[in-house]
Amino acid sequence: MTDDKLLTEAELELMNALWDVGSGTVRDVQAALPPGRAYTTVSTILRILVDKGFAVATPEGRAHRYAPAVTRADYQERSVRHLVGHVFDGDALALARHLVSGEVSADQLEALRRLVDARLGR
Amino acid sequence: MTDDKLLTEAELELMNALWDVGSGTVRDVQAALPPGRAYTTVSTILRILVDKGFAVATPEGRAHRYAPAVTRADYQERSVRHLVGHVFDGDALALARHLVSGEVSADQLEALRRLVDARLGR
DNA sequence: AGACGACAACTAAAAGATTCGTAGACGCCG
DNA sequence: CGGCGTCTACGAATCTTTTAGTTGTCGTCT
Repeated sequence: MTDDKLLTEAELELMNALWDVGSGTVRDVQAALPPGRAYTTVSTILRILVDKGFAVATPEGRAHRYAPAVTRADYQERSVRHLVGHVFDGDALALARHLVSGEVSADQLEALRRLVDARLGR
Repeated sequence: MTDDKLLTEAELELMNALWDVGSGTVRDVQAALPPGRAYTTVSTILRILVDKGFAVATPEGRAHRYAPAVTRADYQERSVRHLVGHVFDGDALALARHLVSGEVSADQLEALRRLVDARLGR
């Protein structure tokens, strides 16, 4: 059962903060976020993330310490799979084409070429 | 003003059908969809898509003919931008890495290599 | 002409997302 | 001890999404 559920917009922003922070309290996550979110909002979304299995909470004194339950890389993987499957109709190469024709530097293209070469066993 | 709003899940499925069909009536779009959606549901979502600017409707006899207002390629572009920006923190190369290390055939890697080389003017 | 079928528009209702406020628990400081 | 601040849990208010029923129009078939 490959879980392919994606985060909603607000949840993603919270997870990004959580990934940046590594682990922390509600207050820590809130601080790592663009200002404007109420403390309770952050707290609620964190609880939802735990609920959905994207984060874990461990009691720490009177507060909770939140940490990602899914690595950023795992979630990136999941996102790419979703994108390829639902938007690119399974054609991963088409996605690559979009990437390459987009705003990428020559350096990045070089790096990508090395990556591909390595993958091909030179 | 680069519009970077994405489609919801159900809307995306409808748009995929619409892109497949090219253009058509509600019934046509419904037929191009996995069965189970009520006619009125399809109709409603198409109206929403028109509302959001993703599709256009032109009267045709008593019915309407719906057509995409955004090409699949445009939407793919938009999706990739969103993914790179919000999930990969702007690092397009990291996305490429996920692609290359994923399930891609040697043929596809070869094709990608040629693409990159062409892009590099090599 | 009158019934039938297809269609768009409206309505609605249920589920999910988002944002906070408030209440209750608990330690801490004076 | 008793208030102060901080924390979680609950849930209200609002908005969006998703699904579909109902209504009224209009042509068509007999």
